[in-house]
Amino acid sequence: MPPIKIILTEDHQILRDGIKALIASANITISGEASTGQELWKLLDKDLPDIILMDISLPDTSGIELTRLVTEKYPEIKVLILSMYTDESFINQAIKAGAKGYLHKNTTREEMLVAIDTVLSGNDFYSDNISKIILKNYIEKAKLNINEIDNPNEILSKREIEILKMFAEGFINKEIADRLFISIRTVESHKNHIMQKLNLKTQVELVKYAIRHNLINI
Amino acid sequence: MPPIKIILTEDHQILRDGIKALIASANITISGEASTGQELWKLLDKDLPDIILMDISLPDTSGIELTRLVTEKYPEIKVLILSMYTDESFINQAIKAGAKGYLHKNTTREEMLVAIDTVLSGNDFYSDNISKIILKNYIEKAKLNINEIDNPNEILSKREIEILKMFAEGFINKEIADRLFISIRTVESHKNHIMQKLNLKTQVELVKYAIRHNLINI
DNA sequence: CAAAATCTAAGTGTATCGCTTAGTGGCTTT
DNA sequence: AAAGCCACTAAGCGATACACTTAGATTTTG
Repeated sequence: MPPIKIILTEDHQILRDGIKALIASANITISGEASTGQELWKLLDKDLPDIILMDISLPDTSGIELTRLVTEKYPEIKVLILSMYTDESFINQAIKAGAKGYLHKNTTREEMLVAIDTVLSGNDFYSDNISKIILKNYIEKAKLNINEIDNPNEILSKREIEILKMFAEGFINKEIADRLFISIRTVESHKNHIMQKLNLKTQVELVKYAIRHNLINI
Repeated sequence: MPPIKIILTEDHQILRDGIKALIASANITISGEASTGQELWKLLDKDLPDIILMDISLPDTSGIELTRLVTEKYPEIKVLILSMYTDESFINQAIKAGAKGYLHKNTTREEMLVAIDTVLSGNDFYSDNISKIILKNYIEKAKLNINEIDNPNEILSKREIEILKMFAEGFINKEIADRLFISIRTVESHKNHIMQKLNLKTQVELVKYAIRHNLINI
């Protein structure tokens, strides 16, 4: 089996050297090093690696943007983000950009090797602390709604929920009226009652209420 | 230190006996057993436990609903869900209902003891496999938007995004106009352009678009 | 049975929608 | 330098929706 080819994209020499010393072995070759996005593209023109270890903060392009562009052009390359940031938005953006994994910079040699194996085999890898951040956010987001004692089914009537659902799904009043065989005026009345009961002021809040309470799928 | 008082709410005798045999010790007392919601309320009338181990599927009320009611009436009691279900929606509902932790029924004695300690000390506990499910869902949800080539920042201008954000946050046209020192007509124009570009037909779709693309927090 | 809630509908003034036209300023293409 | 494109600005206009009010009919609840 040929060694795994990895490109380091990281603007700090000392970090590149450290990583190289840590993971280079008979099985793993650091086939290139880039300190900017531009340098990375030059390396990719010559030879494609199996994995790119990508820092987020680079001098020219951001690592997130680079990840997006690289995975678009070379879907076979696995990008592993190696970042000092643990903000959820970065993690989220990285996933969206096509990263196959996310490691914090306080990761260990062992974890990095596991991450490399994991993404090479086609799976995603998110280190423990990153997973914890995602988990924590999930729980907090879910809890946000705990204090909303307002269970729609208790406050709103069946008809009102029916109309709220249709409205939030995107039907306009006329369409709702036609489908339910009632007057537009009645649909308006129901919506007014709903807004009064929920103390909402705009239709935008109405849509968001429906989404928060899982009345519709977004 | 007095022993930890735990009530088992679980409709299968054999499971209750198994759990009891597993965790009862000098430190942990099973202070009561309920096979239905009704029985649980009777137990709570007599004596309050530190922890309730709660099954989701019960004959009368669902464990989720029971959790909601119990944590509302007795916030000091920690409810630990012990379920055979690993659907994300159950987990999510459990968190919303006020559960302090969620264990799968294939959990180990050790994990259950850790969970009990964790929730007693005021923290949340979600077992490894439950965490993995949440994580997997998070990543999949984040990835859903990858293939949506429509990155708002590429399609919409800065001004358009600014207005879309404000609209989706709940500002009405007049408020947006006032805040940006432009005419209400201009705000309308921008919104029209946005809807044309995104091929959206209603303002409801506009709000949902903004939410899907993380332009606003719901 | 009486009271309350729900479903239905309409009136009214204001706001927004959805479409069209249009002027100005900045940038790129030829 | 001229032409073309796009972003931002603004307005006209008919149709629709909003937000509030009143109100009758029916069903549910106490």
